[in-house]
Amino acid sequence: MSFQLPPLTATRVFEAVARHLSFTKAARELGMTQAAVSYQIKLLEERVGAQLFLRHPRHIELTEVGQRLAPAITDAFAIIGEAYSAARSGAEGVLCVSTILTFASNWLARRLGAFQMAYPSLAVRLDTSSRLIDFAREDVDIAIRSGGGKWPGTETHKLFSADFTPMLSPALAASIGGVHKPADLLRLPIMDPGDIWWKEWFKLAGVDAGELASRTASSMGAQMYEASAAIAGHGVAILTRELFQAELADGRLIQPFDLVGDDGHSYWLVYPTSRRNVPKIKAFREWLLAEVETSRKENTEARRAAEVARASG
Amino acid sequence: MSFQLPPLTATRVFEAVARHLSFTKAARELGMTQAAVSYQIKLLEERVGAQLFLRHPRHIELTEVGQRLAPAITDAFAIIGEAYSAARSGAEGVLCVSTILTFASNWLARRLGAFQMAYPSLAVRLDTSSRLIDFAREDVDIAIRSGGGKWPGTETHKLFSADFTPMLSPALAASIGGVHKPADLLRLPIMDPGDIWWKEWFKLAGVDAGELASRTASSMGAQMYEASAAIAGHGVAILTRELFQAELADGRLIQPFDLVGDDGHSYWLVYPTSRRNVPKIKAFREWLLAEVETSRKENTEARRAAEVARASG
DNA sequence: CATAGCTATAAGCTGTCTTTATGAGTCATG
DNA sequence: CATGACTCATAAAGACAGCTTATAGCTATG
Repeated sequence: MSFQLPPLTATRVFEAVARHLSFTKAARELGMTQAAVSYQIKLLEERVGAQLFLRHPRHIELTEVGQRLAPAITDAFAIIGEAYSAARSGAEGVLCVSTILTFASNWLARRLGAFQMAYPSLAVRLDTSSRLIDFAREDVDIAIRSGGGKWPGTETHKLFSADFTPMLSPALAASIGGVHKPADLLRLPIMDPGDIWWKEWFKLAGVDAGELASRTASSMGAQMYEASAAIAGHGVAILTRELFQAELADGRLIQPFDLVGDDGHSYWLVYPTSRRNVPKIKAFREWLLAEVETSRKENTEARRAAEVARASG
Repeated sequence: MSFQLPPLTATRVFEAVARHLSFTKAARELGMTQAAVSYQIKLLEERVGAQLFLRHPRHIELTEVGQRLAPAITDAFAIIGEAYSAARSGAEGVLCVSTILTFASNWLARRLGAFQMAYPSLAVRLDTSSRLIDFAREDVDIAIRSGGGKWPGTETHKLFSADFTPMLSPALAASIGGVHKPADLLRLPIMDPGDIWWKEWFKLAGVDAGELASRTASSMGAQMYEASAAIAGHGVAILTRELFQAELADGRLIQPFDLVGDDGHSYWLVYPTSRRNVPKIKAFREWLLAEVETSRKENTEARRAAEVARASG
């Protein structure tokens, strides 16, 4: 099809002129000068090989050829215009968030309702893949990742530190008469003992935990599984506080020590720099950052209260 | 409508890429490099605010937004393409010729049948206006004009000289015992005596025709009316030979003298330079020029024969 | 008549788009 | 595995389309 269409710029100009039947008005609509319009029409007429307008002193008129052409061209541009706005608004209605499983289940799920209340026209599609997602390859608008916070071509906002501290069920702690010092933990089953976080934390605690094998990375993304086991009393897990705020608050888990490790990694909100101004992305970003801020304050509050309680109790 | 459509160049590129699902192939189709395609797509994606293609290692894929967009865009371009070719071929089917009345009736009409036999798909619309036509203002493809042969922006081909010589009916000549020398004409009614052609011709003949008033221009275009009167025997007309070949041949008119005036004006085929390659114009031009050539040869032949007949008779 | 309103044209500049050249990633293959 | 073939991305530089400015010409209108 369409072997060498006439220049589209000129076609666009023709469409406007045909509607207005005036070079001057068309120029105004298109935001260019009358001379430019004249130039384009002349160009198109030479290309088509036929006069498109008859020039009369104070007005112009479509030639037969022009009359045949104009309605179709106008239609075509209308279709293009509609297609773009439909595509845009269609896409505007669905926000696809790729997130780490634990973050989704232990942090986002609880709060997402509020976002949907605030933006009823926006449907959120959660994609909980553990892979690092690549915006160039997947149909994703925004993502939550953990890591160092530097990815090329992306805008990032820190949500909270991926810190880590041991947690366990009150019952398990009671089974050995309470956990009083870090070394006590070694008397209990350690969930995922190969996680580098354990090694780091024990080092921080000044405890020799040489027997623990250690991998180079942490299994952050899968904290949820270890957490479930810990809640069931099967062992001690090393978890990120922010993600288990609820469990700590209602006592399903306890955090025996204030000592918290931090290897500099964090949870980040990430999206392509080029899309920073897309409304739905902006909306989600602003909501999420505000939500993080609120949560941070609440937790600070809660910890202070807990501390006071411990001190006085 | 269409407040700032995304750039059409990019849209065009998008259309091709969406069809091929390949930047490289689209580039080939569009006659540009793969880099240019990549650039345009990136541009469009930023403009739309959404990824349009997912980049996989050896192939690409439309995103949701892209899928919504592609069919409409393809349709739109198909419409544009069809519109252009329809307009062109529609216009190709009708050739509008603007011609001087005398030329149409006394020269073209007789020969036009042959053209229509040769190009059965081309309808010819004759527009016999006496005005000088302006291609910018009238829906005319090609014209026959008389004059000096220089009009700006047009291509011209000389058809034949607008020469002039007296002609009259045999009966009228016989009424004064035959016309033997130029001065004899003055004893007969002169059709349109103010025509400058008369003055010129008598001057050429060495006859003092001082009593004839003279305008500055000739009434070339209206020769037919004078000719009709001359055929009816009402007087002597000064006419262009080429246009009355038939009348001279069948004896309705006679040309008493070989003496022919020529003020340098001619009949011309004229069309806008910019349209010189339009097929229907090319076809008509070539046919007409060939026809003129044939006619010229025939006339030369006929005159020679007449001369021989006179000499020997 | 003179003015206002329209299009045409010429010349020059600007910015878009294109090319060239290169890189980087992935799949097939011996 | 290592290599080659094929993909898209990117950077830099160049070309040229298309825009603007400025001016002229035309004609209906008051």
